[in-house]
Amino acid sequence: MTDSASRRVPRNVREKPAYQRLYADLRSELEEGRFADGARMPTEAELSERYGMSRQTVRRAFQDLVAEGLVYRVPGKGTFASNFLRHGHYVRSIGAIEDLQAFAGTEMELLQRIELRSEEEIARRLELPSKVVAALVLRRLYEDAPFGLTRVFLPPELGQRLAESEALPTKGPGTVIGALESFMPGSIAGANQVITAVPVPPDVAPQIEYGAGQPCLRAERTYFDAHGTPVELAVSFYNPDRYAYRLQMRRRAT
Amino acid sequence: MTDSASRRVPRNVREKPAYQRLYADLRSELEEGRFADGARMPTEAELSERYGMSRQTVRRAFQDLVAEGLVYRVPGKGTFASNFLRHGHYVRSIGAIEDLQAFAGTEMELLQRIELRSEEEIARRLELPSKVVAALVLRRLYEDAPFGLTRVFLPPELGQRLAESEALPTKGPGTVIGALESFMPGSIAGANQVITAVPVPPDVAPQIEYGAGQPCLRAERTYFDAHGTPVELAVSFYNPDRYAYRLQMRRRAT
DNA sequence: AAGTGGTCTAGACCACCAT
DNA sequence: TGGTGGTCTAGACCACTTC
Repeated sequence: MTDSASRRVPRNVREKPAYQRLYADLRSELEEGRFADGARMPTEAELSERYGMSRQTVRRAFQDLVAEGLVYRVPGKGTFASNFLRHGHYVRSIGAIEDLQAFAGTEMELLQRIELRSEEEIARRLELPSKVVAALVLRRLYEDAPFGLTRVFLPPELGQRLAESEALPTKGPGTVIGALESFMPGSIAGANQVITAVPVPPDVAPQIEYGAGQPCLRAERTYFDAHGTPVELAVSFYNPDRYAYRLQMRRRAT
Repeated sequence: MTDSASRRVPRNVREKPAYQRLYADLRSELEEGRFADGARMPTEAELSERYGMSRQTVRRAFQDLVAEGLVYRVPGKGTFASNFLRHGHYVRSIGAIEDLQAFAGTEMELLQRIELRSEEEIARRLELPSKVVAALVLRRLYEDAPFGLTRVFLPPELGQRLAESEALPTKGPGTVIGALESFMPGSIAGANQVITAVPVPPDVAPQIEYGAGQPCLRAERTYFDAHGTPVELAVSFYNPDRYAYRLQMRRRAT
């Protein structure tokens, strides 16, 4: 007789987990400024009751909100909104891979189609057995004005597959890693990035509509799959008048 | 009579939670390369048995490892090491506040003690009611060679407290936010950062031993407390021959 | 069919904060 | 004293992978 009432409702296939639905609801409310100015959010017990889910499920939802820095919790007191949203555009996933895939509102323009080349140093850094790498060059545009040029290097086989897939348009929204992901889902697990300032190379300057020899931002990114194998190496030059590297940081989640 | 055996062992005060102990154990093993080369890690059931804890507690430990990108999990298959550790120095908390507090191996040198100044634009950005801000200037050194200069701005009261606390040495390891945290623990919850390339300002160039007008990296950071109130504004110029901004990214945790 | 990780529950005890 | 979040358990069902 411990049954029938208070039993878990089975979840349809393709339906999101309960904690993700609660997460989404709370996130919407936060974005609407519902709990601004230090007001306390509903307690776990309250939400557990209201949504008809266990306290652990509610906690799971809060975990994600805390990890994103949208909310902070004080034992014995309650849960409060972080109010980060007030300060400029809040990116959902702070400093994460997805930010690079997004580049919201920008377009890419292929300047050099994918081709095989011999590049010893690049091949070494991609941990390839030979010197042959696949290379391509593209520009990024915002409102039709170019702000960055990127040289992309891939292992030859991957370059081959990318070329065949036609996932990369000659011009349009999207990114190389976005294209890679489209036919190899989950292939990219992480990346290293090194950013520095250099005089803009002479051949790059006109492409990003920038004065010769002026300071520009240079970003070098190496993408890895889950096994730690390099998947892509990208070197970008940005016109600093049109682009700055933005990053939001937060304290580590408890 | 549901008791006595299989009952939870109560945890002493000041003792770490069980899931954190398991997390630490697994992390050590990972750092030793125990599960390298795609070997599968122990399953939840296995660890649950071995450590005498429930499966949920084991899951909690794995959650943190996944969030750090040290490990990835495949439903139906198992848990595997990410092998990110192979690629250069792995920072524990990727792109998080703690990275800025660390600046491992570097020192700071105070060039201008804290003083009150009238700075309209800065005060506005710190959301202060008046134009008065507390300002200080410091250099960062690595192996006695200066690589960056930072101008720091604080709300006047906070500057006052910092000056009185003497938490900031004239020279030595440490950072301003580290000093702030020392007498206001948990005060800093997040930060925004904007990085761009500029010609090095004439007065800054000699301080970072860099040629006049050459490209340098400019980082502007705004720190916030949990309520979203700005706590500090820092503008840094880096000698790109001696310093590059490094960042590791990873996919969002599941 | 057996094993894996993903989700979820109902209940418990704790330390801490408010009153 | 009652409410809050933090930890933990024992057990359940699921989808998916492997055999």
